[in-house]
Amino acid sequence: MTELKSRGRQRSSESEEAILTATLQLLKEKPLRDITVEAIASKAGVGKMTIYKWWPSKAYVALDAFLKTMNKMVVIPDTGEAERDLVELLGSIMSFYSSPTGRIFGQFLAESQTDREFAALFLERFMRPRREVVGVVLDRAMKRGEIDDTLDRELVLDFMFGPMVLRLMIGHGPLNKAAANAMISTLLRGIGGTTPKARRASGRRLP
Amino acid sequence: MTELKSRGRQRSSESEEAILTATLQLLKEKPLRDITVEAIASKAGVGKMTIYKWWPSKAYVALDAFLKTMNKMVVIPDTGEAERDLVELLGSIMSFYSSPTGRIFGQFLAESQTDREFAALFLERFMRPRREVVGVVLDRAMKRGEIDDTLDRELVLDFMFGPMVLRLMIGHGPLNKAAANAMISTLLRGIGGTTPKARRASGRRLP
Amino acid sequence: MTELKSRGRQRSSESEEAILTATLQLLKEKPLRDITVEAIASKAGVGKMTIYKWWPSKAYVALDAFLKTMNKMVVIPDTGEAERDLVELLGSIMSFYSSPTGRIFGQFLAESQTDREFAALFLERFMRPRREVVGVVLDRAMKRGEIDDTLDRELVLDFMFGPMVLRLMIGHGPLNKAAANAMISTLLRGIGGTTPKARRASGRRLP
Amino acid sequence: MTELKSRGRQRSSESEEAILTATLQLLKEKPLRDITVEAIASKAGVGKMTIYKWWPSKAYVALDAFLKTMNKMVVIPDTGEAERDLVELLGSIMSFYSSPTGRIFGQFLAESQTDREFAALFLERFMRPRREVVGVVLDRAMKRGEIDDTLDRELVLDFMFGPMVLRLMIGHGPLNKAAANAMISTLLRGIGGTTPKARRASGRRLP
DNA sequence: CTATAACCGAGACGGTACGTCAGGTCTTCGC
DNA sequence: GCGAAGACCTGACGTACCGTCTCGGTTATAG
Repeated sequence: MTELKSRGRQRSSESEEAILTATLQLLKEKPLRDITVEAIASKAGVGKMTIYKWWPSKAYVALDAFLKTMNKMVVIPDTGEAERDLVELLGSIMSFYSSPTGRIFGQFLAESQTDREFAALFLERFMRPRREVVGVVLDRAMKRGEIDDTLDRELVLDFMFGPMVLRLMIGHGPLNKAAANAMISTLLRGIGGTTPKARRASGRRLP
Repeated sequence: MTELKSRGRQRSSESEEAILTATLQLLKEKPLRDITVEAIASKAGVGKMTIYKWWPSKAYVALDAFLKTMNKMVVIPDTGEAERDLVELLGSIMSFYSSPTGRIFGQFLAESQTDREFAALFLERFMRPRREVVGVVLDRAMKRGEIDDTLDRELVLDFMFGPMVLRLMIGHGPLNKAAANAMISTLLRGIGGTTPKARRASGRRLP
Repeated sequence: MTELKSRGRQRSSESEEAILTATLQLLKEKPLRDITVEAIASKAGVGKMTIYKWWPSKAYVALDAFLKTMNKMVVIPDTGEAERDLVELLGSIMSFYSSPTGRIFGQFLAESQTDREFAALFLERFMRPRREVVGVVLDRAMKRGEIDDTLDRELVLDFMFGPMVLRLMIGHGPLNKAAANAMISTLLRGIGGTTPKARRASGRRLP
Repeated sequence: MTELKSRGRQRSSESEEAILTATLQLLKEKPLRDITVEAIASKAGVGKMTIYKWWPSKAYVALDAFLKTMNKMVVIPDTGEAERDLVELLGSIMSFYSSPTGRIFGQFLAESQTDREFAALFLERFMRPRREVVGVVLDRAMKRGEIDDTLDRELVLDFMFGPMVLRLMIGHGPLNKAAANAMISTLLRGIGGTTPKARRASGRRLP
């Protein structure tokens, strides 16, 4: 079947490009909430209608703009040792989210609180891929027996991302190398103590 | 020391009451972002200026309104067993955050992304007390040796709250009794596997 | 030269029409000061911005609305006799200014006291044309020798309008047919008496 | 009948003084419309209630403040010649109305357009006395036969004040010595020309 | 010489309108 | 026939004053 191009002028990829670029630039200057569609249109040299035609709201534009810059840099560590891999991975994720660009993540989460449709899109297009990267490392470690393979994969991922995201959004704790180390170490070994009760608690893996 | 009351008419506690009540009611109907100061003022039978005079923005009003309902119901479980206590506590926290009222929490976190001053206030007035409740349970368990008392208390708290908050905000996973169970269980025992490597990893507490 | 129409949507003449009509109607109900831009916008089914975009303040809108109704009814009397013409003209002017619509004149004069820009516009667009009508009658009479053609035309016009406007604004004297008669009669003959001194005063036209 | 002083604290003349002084000062800075009761109260170091207690609106305060400065300087010229007296009188009135303080007159006239009660008060307390001063000069001249004593006194006064007030409010003509001269001269001799028709018109006083 | 008024300053209050801003839609014209 | 330009309606913003209503406190007359 041939691609039947509709008559008339085609969607201008230049415009799309300009819109995303302008949005990205604005996102570096101020939070998403303070950005207006008019500002994007003006900076991109584009009519507001053109934006509304292709995106439901500025949040979707921002997400597209954000994804455009993300889809390159992903290096999945594979040292053969789970703890080292996870620490490295969590550390690099932290450092990105702490960066000016990465902070936009919080804005997307914020937007997700009031726009469920956007939330779903954000989950599929941003979160899932990001989680999958960690998932790959987990899978390898599980296969090697370094991580309990009876655990719910999603739950483990939530333990990887949850504390970090919490610190990112509330800003009550550090997001550095040491934090990554402590998190992974604690997560691997659990918080249970050494008393009989604790031993019972941790007994699952003891003969 | 003498309480020097300022001259002039005193702040009307009736108005304050009406404002907080109206805000709370509106928060049950729609998200904070869709609530306007004018709507609050109108519903409370109050002038807009009265609101702007005492609160910097509607988010602060909402926080006060929210806190007013929170400062009652807190029951700290104390069964003598860490796992049971934590599961119960996490479960009740989850069920609150999943409730119509509790969902406001997400809105506050959203607001915190663009208003750092509000973020600080939210942390102090809402998060810290909430975390402290969990902290009490942790302390007891640490004293009993059920939880490793060498761990950073804040980190453990982030592991308690992080995964739950993540699910709350993204909505990708359940927040029910089973989830609470799984989370606490995993957190206590860690995710490390049974291989030598894993044993090394978890070896800290093994002779 | 080609009329270069700017791009984009054109100014809506329907909105303009609606705004002026609504304003006119409101002016019949209450004084300009009690009219709000919001009321005009609401009654015209128009956004406030549309009003602010094209007029600096409600006074300018009111002036436009007022002028729209004025630019029809002007009949310049020409009986061939100055006194008759002037009495008729002054009488009709009086009766208009005394009418509900005409009372708006006072409001414009009031507005002129605090907005010099408006004052200038009001002078050019309203006062000058109105004075010119009287000027035409004066010119004819001067040509016929019925009125001293050495007099400053502007001064004579001020004598025609001044007393009437004063009574209109202060409301201390009548504005009826008899008043018009008395005013014109007095103006034509002067107030000087019959004594030698007066004769000297009025002697200019006596041999 | 005895003056029954009511019980309780008496009206503070200091406050009244302060209010009027502050108002007068503000009136020199900006038009009445731009002055707020709050500004007066603040500048006078007085509560708003004290102002509202004694005056219905700021216009009344302003009128009182204005009258306080007026009730001194009145010199009624009496050279024995009507034209000279009138020119001098009109000239001095003009120069006052053109002064910064005198311009307030226009604001009072403006206020009168929308507050009929104020209009009445302004007429009685300000206009009437001012007109009476001119009336005195007219009476003398009428007695001397220099001015036609069959004329309506009020009408003549309107011819004295009308043109000047018109120029004051619209600003389309000068208000100086020359203008005063021209006005009085024209008023005394009338505007009628020299043709038979004009003579008929002016014939009243010619045998 | 105490009690009772009426006044006063301060300032919070319920309102109304302000003039601005951005959202999202609609219309015109140029490419 | 798409898309820039831009005018439109809507609704909320945060501010300014309005005129009223407490407050705590200060005179002044009356008993």
